[in-house]
Formats: sequence, structure tokens, C-alpha cells
Amino acid sequence: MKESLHYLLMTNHLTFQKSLMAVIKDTDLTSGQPKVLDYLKYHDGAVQKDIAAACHIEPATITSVLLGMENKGLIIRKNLNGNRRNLYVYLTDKGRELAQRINAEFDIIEENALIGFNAEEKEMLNLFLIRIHENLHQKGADSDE
Amino acid sequence: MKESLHYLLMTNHLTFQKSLMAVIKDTDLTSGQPKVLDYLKYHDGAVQKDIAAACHIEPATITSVLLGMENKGLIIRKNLNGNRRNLYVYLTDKGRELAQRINAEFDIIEENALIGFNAEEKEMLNLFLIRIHENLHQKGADSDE
DNA sequence: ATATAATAGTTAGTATTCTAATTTTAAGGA
DNA sequence: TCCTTAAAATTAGAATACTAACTATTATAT
Repeated sequence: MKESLHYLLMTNHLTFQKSLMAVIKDTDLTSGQPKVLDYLKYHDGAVQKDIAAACHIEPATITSVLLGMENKGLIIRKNLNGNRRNLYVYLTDKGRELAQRINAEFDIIEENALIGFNAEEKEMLNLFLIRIHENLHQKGADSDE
Repeated sequence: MKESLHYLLMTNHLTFQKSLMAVIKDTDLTSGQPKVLDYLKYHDGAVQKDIAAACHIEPATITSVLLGMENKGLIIRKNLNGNRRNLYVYLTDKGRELAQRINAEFDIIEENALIGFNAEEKEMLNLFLIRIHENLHQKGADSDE
């Protein structure tokens, strides 16, 4: 069990997440917010359902996370073109600054995680993880992004 | 970001978890319980703090998860040898049955996740993930198991 | 054009998870 | 021994996450 794929993925994912939360303790970000900031850095103006899909959380969950971020002044949400159903989400200046910070911290942790890996090994690891992702989505039936 | 190590680990971990929850919908297990059952299958009689560490959750969290499992009749908790501080956790027959089921389902999902991988690739993937785990724990300061 | 379907988002209620503080118990030192 | 410290578990309170049900809006079909 200790060496199972599932266990290793879980361990590495959660340790990664905990490392991040440890280094951003000086911010007032809560655990659900960094991944949203990271996504918005590259997809500013995204619609809520797409943010949810990319972050692997349900639409009902993104509602409360975004509410918290809006209250902190990290994002604003607005309707566009007379469409009153979709809500488009934009980073504020403050949000963009924090998104940049998150991105940099992720890079540092990732670099640390891959100490001792040469370029070829990094490439192989990447391809392996993508193949697993594709395999899981064949039967998984979830379509995202 | 889409191809970052963190994102791939998150995606694969969460998809794995969701696949599991989908195939065990017929049980009344909630999302925090399978990993505990899986751990207890190999560590029956473990103390709460060790379960928490192995499952990468805090002692405060395992308290409520175990309470739910005890109410469902999956485990029992007891003190031993006059020691009234440590609580030892044991699977009931019902719990052991479910643990076996979880284990089998994990195997099926893992097999599916690794379709197209030859033995050498599986081995390399495993070693990569273990190396990452070790790297993250060098600076991470968390000691577990 | 109007009725039906589908879609985006929210709300309600519960479980998981965290941190911080507390309680109880065990271990170690003066 | 007695006192101090450490450790295991719990409680309290908040954030995250889920499902199911609901509202409002948009798209489709007859």
C-alpha cells in the first residue's frame, strides 16, 4: 500500500500543498485559494464553471471560495454583454500580485521536488503523469478543459 | 501551469479519488474513510496518531473520521495495558470486509491508470515518485511513519 | 412564438480538513 | 517523590468540499 500509485500520488500532492501553505503563511490566503489564483493568472476573465473544472472542484464549492476571495479584494466578478447567467472572474491588482507570488513559490517547491532529476528524467516523469491522466479519463467519463 | 508537476500530481490524485468514490457508491463510505480502511488493512491495531500521519491528516481530523467509522461499526477503539492515553484502533469484521473491497477497487483503478505502461516504465515511475517524496521531505521537516 | 431542455450559479446540509486551545495521561528530572 | 514537560486525543470554530435541490437564465424544438 505504501508504494501503491495512489498512495504516492496522494502523498506527493498533499506534501506539495502543505509546503506551499507553509511558505505563504504571511499572506492571509486560505487553502482553497492558491490554486484559483494560479489558474486565473493564465485565464483571467474565466467563467466560474471553467475555474471549477480546472481546479477539480464542484461549481457549488467555487461559489464560496470566490466569495471569500472577492471579500479580500483579490477578484471581481461581473456579467458581460447582457448575459446575466455567466459570471466572469477577473483578478484585481492585489490578486495579480498574489498570483505572481504563488506562481513563484510553486516553482521553488517544484525545483526542490525535482532535485537530482536530469532533463531526460523530468521529461519522462511528465509524460508518465500525462499518460496516467489520460488513462484515468478514458473510463472516468469526466470531461474537463 | 497545466503541465506543472504540482498540477499533474493534483489532477491524478483527485481523479483517482473520484474514481474510487464512484465505484463504491453502493457502500455508505464517505470520502475520508477509504484511506483509513486501507491503512488499517495492513496496520490493524494502530494508534490514532500513526493513522493520521500515514493518511496525511491531522490528529484532530482523524478523531471525527474514526468517530464516524465507529458509529458505522467498521472499527472499534480501545485502551491497552492500563495505558489510558493511546487509543488502539481495530477493524471489525464488517470493516475488514470493506477494507478488502477498497483494496480491490484501488487495484483495478491502478491497473487502468497504468494501461500501456510496461514493467520497466512502471518501475521508473515508482522510483521517480519516491524520489520526489524524499526530496519534498528533506526541507519539508515533516517526519512520518 | 411558446413550451421544453439545458446550463450557470446559488443555497442547504453534511463531511472533511485545518489551526489553536484544552484535557488528560505518561514520562523525566531535580 | 513531586514537579515539570511532553504527548495523545479531543473540542471549538472556520474553510473547503461534496451532493441534492433550487433559481434564474439561455438555448432548443415543435
